[in-house]
Amino acid sequence: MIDILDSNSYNHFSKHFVAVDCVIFGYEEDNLKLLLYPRGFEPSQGKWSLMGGFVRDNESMDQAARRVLNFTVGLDNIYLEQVRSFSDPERDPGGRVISMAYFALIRIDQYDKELVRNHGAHWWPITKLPPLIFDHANMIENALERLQRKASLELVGKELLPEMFTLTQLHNLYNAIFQKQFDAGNFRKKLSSLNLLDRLPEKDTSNSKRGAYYYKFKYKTSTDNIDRIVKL
Amino acid sequence: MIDILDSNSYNHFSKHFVAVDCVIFGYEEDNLKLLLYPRGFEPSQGKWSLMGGFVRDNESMDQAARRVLNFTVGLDNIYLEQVRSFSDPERDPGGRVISMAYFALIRIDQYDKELVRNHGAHWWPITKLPPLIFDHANMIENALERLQRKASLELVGKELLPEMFTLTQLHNLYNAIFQKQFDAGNFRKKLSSLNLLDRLPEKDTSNSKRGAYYYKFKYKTSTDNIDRIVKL
DNA sequence: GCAAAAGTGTTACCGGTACACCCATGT
DNA sequence: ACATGGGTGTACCGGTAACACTTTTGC
Repeated sequence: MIDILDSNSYNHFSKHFVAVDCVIFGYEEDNLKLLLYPRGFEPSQGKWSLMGGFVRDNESMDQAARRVLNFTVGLDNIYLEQVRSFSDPERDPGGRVISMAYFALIRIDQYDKELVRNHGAHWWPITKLPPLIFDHANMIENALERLQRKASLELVGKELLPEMFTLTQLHNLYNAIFQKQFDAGNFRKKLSSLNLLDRLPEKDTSNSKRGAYYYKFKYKTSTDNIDRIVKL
Repeated sequence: MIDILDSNSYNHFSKHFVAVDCVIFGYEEDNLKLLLYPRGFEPSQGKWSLMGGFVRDNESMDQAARRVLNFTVGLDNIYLEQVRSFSDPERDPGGRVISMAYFALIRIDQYDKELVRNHGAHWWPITKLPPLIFDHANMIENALERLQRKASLELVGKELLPEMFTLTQLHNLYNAIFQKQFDAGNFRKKLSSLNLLDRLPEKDTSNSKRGAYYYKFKYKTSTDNIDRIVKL
């Protein structure tokens, strides 16, 4: 680092508040949803916000994001990925805060509902988001792009769907993520060619008379297969 | 942010040193190269380092990276992209520094050679890098992946090659980026189908008797075409 | 029997791959 | 004439897209 060529102490450089903000994706009723929190004070009181928190001395940003998620939805072992940083000096009217956006995928049936309710949080369909504070809408936009990229390169669903699910559900999830309609027949064929799912004997009869077989993800075998799922 | 629900001042949270580190890619003599700087003092004296710097109060991280690049190679308007953050509390033995890795693409014939020389910097082929300080090798690994991803989705070269170049040069650039051999004939065909290049009347005769036509990138027209160039 | 969702089949086409081949020219 | 890098042509194969079709079952 150039700035340290003349010195072996960093003390004459500025320090900054560093935060993480989590874009929490869930999937429910054929909708991709985000978990948002109401801001309780001015400025921007009443606007909604991503869940976030400041990075502490003894933790990495990833650890901070995990801590926030655990505090927020009561879950460990959540799928989490960095999106990008947001660091405009004016982005937060309350002070100069550098923030790293993360996206998380959680099974909407699995989080701690009481904990979430206590925080006043609410699941919003990604197609109908309320006004958001600061640059949070921008963070969400970036996070969705990242989710789409991820979903195009590997099969997502394990992190968002229940343990057992139908191909129709998975199909609808992809429709929701990409906000377009994939051909149902071709999507099924693609899935079966990937050979990543196991069909169970049971059927889900809640949506049709005939019933749809339940599937679950195969126990992760061998190395990561980088399969193209759908085109971007 | 959860931590601020009880307060409208951030003052009781920790502040941190925040830095940027730049993975500077160049292309020369059929090699993808990185610009590295020698560390002049202990610990890790003699090891090589990415060029970096601390983020100041009045600038975003992107701006900090641009400032560092301008200071380093004397160029503005460099292609720059965030890679990801590195924030392990122990990553820098000199103090707790949160760093954002960036990658930059520059035309190796264009930078300020004297400025670079004055800093003691050196271009290293990406296949033969020296030992690096801290987590910089990791940053480079991540940056290369990002460059590969970028190069697979759009045609890179404008940022790395001279104004005029031959298809063979571009082919070699892709070979260098992906560290594999693409079929020459197919690569040319792909390029011509993309219709992104203009062939010039002049030829480069330095490498063959027959001579190879020079090409240049078409003046950027219409919207970004998201073309798949090569498979990952 | 009919509607509605689940699931299969058919076909055309496009793009990638491998590889053989031709071209231009300095020595 | 021939070696060398530049450049073109061809044949095959697999994935994708569009869409028609069959299956199952509750009503």
